[in-house]
Amino acid sequence: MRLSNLADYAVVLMSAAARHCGGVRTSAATLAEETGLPQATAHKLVHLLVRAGLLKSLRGAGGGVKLARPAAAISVADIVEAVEGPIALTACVDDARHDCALEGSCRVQPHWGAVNSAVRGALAGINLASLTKPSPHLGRGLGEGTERSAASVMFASAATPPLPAREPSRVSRFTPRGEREIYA
Amino acid sequence: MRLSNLADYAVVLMSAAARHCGGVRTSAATLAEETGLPQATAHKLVHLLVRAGLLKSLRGAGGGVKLARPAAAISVADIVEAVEGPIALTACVDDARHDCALEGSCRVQPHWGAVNSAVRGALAGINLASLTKPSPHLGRGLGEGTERSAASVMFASAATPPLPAREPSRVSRFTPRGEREIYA
DNA sequence: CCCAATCAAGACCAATTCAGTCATATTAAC
DNA sequence: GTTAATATGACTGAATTGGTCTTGATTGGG
Repeated sequence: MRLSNLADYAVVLMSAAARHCGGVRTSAATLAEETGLPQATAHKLVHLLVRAGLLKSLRGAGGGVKLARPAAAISVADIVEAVEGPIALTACVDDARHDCALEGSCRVQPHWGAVNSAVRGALAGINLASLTKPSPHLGRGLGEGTERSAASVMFASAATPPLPAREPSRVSRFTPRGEREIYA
Repeated sequence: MRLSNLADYAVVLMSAAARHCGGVRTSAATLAEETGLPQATAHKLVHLLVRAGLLKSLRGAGGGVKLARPAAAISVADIVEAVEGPIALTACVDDARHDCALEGSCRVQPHWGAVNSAVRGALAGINLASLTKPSPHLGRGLGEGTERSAASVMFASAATPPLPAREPSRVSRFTPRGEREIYA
């Protein structure tokens, strides 16, 4: 239930691109600098985002990238899907791959579609424009830029007993090889 | 943005357990049989679910497991967290690990909390009881068992251009070693 | 009182996926 | 025509995941 690091970075990157007000052209290198991401990673992300139609790129000297659409028309779901592929919580929801061994006998399968839509909808209800704003109410609200306001509708922290020793331990780390500065 | 296979299976398993109306005791082996999961995997899942307080187990001959709470009081979010740990889309949302390299300079970070809550809320709004029902409206509705009805509120399939060659290719397969029957 | 059946718990191994780097092709300016 | 800057694609190493196997604990029956 965690986003891949690249998807996370992609959102940060797009947010930086959106901050270059409107369709002003920037370079991948500039975005890398602004976000603190390694150049190579930024390039890779830009490539994925271009291919998904979220960014427009121009090659050659003096080239660069810019938002393909207004920031308000780009949702977090769009960005995540550009990097990770279609949002599909389970194999049976994914249009491409219906290869779950339980397929057919599984009695939960008909429900997964709705669950998936709920999650996707939560992500689709948040657009880039609202992410660009300085700091909403310190990690709360965020409802006032989105037309759907998914985040503010639902909270529901159902009773969850603390797990004694479960920690996935996924770390985001750059420069795994040497101690080269992230960006000198 | 995909659930781990184990989390998926856990939901199926819990759903099967819930179908043993109320607090009737079943064995892990029976649940494995009913769901089509390998016995070892079912045991592993039961262990995780017991530790999370979602199932109650009794050891020894004639022992078994049963739901710790009524099915209506167990949400999909509970099950997912039992298997995968706390739902945290990004490292900066996770209470345990604030080890993102961008921490501090990242301008999106204050927003992730809300995004995360939206996703978690979507999952918390769906309980086991509603998953046990035969087949709601064929993968749609599902709103009439949940008090919050998260799924029916949001759909929003925003414009997403088709990706030419991206496919995560995650397959769920049992018995990777031989062609032993799942359960003879 | 002993034995056997049942189940839980933990360790271990293999495969997939992810993240990052390197090398190449393309384009525009000089 | 040359150079420089950029996008694009392939490749490699590492970490997590998923699954199986082995061991240990507990209870009921003989």
